[in-house]
Amino acid sequence: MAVTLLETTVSDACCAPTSSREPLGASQADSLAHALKAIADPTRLRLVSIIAASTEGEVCVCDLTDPVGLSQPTVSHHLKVLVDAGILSREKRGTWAYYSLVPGGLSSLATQVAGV
Amino acid sequence: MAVTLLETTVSDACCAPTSSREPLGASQADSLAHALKAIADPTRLRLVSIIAASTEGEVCVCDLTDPVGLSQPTVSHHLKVLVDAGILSREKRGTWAYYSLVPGGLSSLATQVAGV
DNA sequence: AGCGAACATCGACGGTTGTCAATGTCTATG
DNA sequence: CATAGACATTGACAACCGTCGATGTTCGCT
Repeated sequence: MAVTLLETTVSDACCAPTSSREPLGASQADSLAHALKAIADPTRLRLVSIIAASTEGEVCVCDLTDPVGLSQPTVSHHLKVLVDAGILSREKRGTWAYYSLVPGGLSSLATQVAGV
Repeated sequence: MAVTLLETTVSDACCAPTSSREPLGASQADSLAHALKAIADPTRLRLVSIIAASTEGEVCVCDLTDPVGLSQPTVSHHLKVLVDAGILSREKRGTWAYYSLVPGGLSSLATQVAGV
């Protein structure tokens, strides 16, 4: 799948503080909505937040199930959604899978939201 | 309902460029997710975009149905979701209803997203 | 080789969501 | 007052989503 989150597309690096110029097309709206749906969920927001707040910058699944109070398959499912959206990255090391933030992921999303 | 979008809550005005310090609680995640769900939809993103790109800053429903290609009740439903989320505001003038952007709405959301 | 631990995948179930047609409400106008 | 127009609300339906238990897969250890 891979959601192609970081299009930033239309190029021009101009800085419009609040609104923009022309309405975004159907395909742009689709991809942005798809990325936003990834974080428009309380559990996934908490997962991202926990990982972002960790000192190591990466957290394994076994340390995520307890804080959110959900089953391991459910947490695994949410993490997959976040990885597909380009917000998290997964690195398997031994038996464990470590999840970390993709550097520009969240801020890119935030920028697109602010730019309508 | 009213989603209470602009909490900005935890107060401290410190500026962490990318990540944050402590994971957000369940209630904060709930309200943020609720606000994000409002714009995590292609149609609603396009509606907001059209309104933001309008020169007058406000658009009536009759001028929104055609661009998105949906029925009037459906557009009305989406607009209500956006108003409840604190992103749009509604002003009825005569027979028409004019929708416009709430000034800090989108940027507040973007800020919260960037701050995990 | 065999076993256990960590994680992913599958199948299923209930709740939510986007959409429409039909109807209701209000306003301006003849 | 009656009529038409602009918008909101309702009810219904299909599609999607979050969750779980069960199972599969891979790795490390004895």
